[in-house]
Amino acid sequence: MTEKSNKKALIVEVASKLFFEQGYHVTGIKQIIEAADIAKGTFYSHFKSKEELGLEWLRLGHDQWVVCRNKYLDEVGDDPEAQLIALFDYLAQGSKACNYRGCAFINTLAESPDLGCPMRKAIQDYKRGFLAFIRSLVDKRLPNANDEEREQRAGAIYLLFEGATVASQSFCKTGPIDIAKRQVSAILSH
Amino acid sequence: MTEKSNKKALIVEVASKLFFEQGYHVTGIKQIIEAADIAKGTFYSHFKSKEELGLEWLRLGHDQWVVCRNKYLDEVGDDPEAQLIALFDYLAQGSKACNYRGCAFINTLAESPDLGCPMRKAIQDYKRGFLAFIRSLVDKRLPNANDEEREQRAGAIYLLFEGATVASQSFCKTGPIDIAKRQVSAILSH
Amino acid sequence: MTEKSNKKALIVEVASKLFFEQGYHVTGIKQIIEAADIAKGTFYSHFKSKEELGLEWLRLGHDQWVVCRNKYLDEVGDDPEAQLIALFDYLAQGSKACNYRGCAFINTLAESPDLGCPMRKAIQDYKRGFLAFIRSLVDKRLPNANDEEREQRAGAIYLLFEGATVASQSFCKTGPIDIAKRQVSAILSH
Amino acid sequence: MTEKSNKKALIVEVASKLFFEQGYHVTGIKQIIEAADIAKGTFYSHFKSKEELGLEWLRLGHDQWVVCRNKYLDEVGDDPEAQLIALFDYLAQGSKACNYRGCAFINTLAESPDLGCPMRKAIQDYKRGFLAFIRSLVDKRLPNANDEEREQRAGAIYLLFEGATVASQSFCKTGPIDIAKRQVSAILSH
DNA sequence: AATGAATGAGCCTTCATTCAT
DNA sequence: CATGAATGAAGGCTCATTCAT
Repeated sequence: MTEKSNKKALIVEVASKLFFEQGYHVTGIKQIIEAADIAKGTFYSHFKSKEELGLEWLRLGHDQWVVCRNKYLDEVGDDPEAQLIALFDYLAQGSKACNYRGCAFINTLAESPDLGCPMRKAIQDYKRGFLAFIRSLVDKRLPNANDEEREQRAGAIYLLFEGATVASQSFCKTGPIDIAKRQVSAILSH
Repeated sequence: MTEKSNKKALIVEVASKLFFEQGYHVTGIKQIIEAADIAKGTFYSHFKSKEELGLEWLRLGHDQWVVCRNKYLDEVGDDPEAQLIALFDYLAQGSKACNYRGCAFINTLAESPDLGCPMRKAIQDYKRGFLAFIRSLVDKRLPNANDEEREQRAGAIYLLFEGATVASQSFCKTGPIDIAKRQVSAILSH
Repeated sequence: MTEKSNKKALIVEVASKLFFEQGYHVTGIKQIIEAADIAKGTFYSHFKSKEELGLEWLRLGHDQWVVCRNKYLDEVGDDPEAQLIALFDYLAQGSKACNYRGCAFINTLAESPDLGCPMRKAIQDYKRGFLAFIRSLVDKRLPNANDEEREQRAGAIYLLFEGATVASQSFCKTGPIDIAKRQVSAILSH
Repeated sequence: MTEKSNKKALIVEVASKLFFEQGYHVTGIKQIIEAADIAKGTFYSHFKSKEELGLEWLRLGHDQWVVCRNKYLDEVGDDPEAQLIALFDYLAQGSKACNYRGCAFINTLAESPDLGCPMRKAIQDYKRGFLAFIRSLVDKRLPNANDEEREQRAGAIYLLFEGATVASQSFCKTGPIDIAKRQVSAILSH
């Protein structure tokens, strides 16, 4: 929808909003095409199934989230501790913006009971990547700690992030994020 | 539920399994009545809608979870710290048993975008109650700490619990629960 | 639709007409339910799939055909040769009545390339039964002929019947049936 | 079809295989263009509709069948009786090769209920031509028989051919063709 | 209570065809 | 000639719910 009448991008854009706000299964193709104002056949000329769109949504959503997150973290400078803290500010900001719908990945996981389905595998990958990112910051912050120590702290920070995401969604408040943030500070300073 | 042919209880029992294993929206009334071997009309003579059954599932599921949890915690004695730790052992045990489908409340939250819908409100209540329960144990463990301190620690433990639940579901492993457990120890010890 | 508002029978009745006149695949569920003036869900509460209806159509169509055929043949008396000839009169009569759409089984076979699909297997059974019926009449007509002879003649008559059916459909004429009839006479009298 | 990149011939070739193996209606344009590895627009620049392709398939299929058949019959020499018999050997050979899908014309007839549709008319023409071909051989074989006799015998042989085609398709066996062949011998010998 | 037929909007997907490039 | 995006009706089927029995 930017310049060259890219309907595929429009579909992803529209669907991403609906998938996130309503959930993947609840959002039907009909609603998507009506919101995008296209014909049903147009949809299927761009995506061979709803699942393919779902995967694109997750992939693009992940990539965009990473880009925006990194830009946000870059603004606080090079300090890994500050960046880890800023991660939660970033979460708080997003939490309010997206009407407390939490994390698209966790939500979609909840809707995907099949252990081997592609969307679930994608989500696992993204989550693993995020944990690795936190670990890399922890490594920088605690260069003298041993491996076990680093894994424990990175893991704890990761869990606080996930917990804060879910809790802010549950209660429609950013309070849990503040608590997580303070706890991260404590974890990093002994 | 025992002998007087309580079909309502049977429906809830059957539906609870399916809702949890597959998700609320994905599970249809037809599947439920077939699994319970009853007629469609029978279902609607006991529940005026699928949502009413959903609420009953959440309510009963919560009550049973609380009962089982308390029984589990009682076995470790009176020590509040031990009980808080045991909370995570209880989670780990359930995690394995339920094929890593995580928390029914969080999962259902993901499927309930309407902020004011009854199921969502019920979930909020249950989560608030669980947080209060953790807070009560923290209060017992840290009788000399001030209110702010207690809220922070209880909140952090709650977030670790939620995070561990979600993460064990994401990765189909209990590793995250171990990390959370160690972190709770740290939080209560210094 | 006879007395006790039997919608299932109505569906079969309406669908049988459409399947036969148009073909199985070309006839959609939508057209069937509109012709029967019922809701889509009503259809699927009686048949779990279109194929199930298709099988019912074939089964019922076969049974009715056998009944009507036997009644027709009984009218010519006990003579097996007369009955074999009458078979072709019966075909001629039906051919005109059904607007030269030929044999529902052959037509459906043409639309069912999957060797193992249930409709195809049903068709094979019905055809085998018809061949056996012809064989039984030939046996009665030629009690002194050996097995090989009987098989050859019954087989030839069967092929003439199938050929006449297809040819009358192809040319929209009953002429081929007359030719077949004459040939059957020759076959039975040496 | 040889070197000048004749896509039209490619389309017909690919579609012929699919139409015959699967049926005309079941085979979609999408499948055809994917099998031919061309774009949708390319297809419609060569054929103004699916029906036009269908007609081309029938026409070309018929012409090729006639050519191959004549070549096959020429190998048995000039004797008309031998050629009529060989017709059934040719059928048997094709029956095995084409996985018992019978006659493309008969199959397509079953899918074409509209009495006046072009494909149906084409099929009638081809069938008429085949009957005439058989008649010409019968004329050669029985030069002294009267017109009525010749028509009856040619007609019977034609019906046996059609019947054998359909029956071999029904039962996935070539047995019926053998029976037809023997009957043709009898028809021509007395 | 219990039954299951009936409803019709909705599910995801494919259809043959058109048209701007 | 060739491309493939766009169309919208139709494909078979499931949904939660109602209602007469």
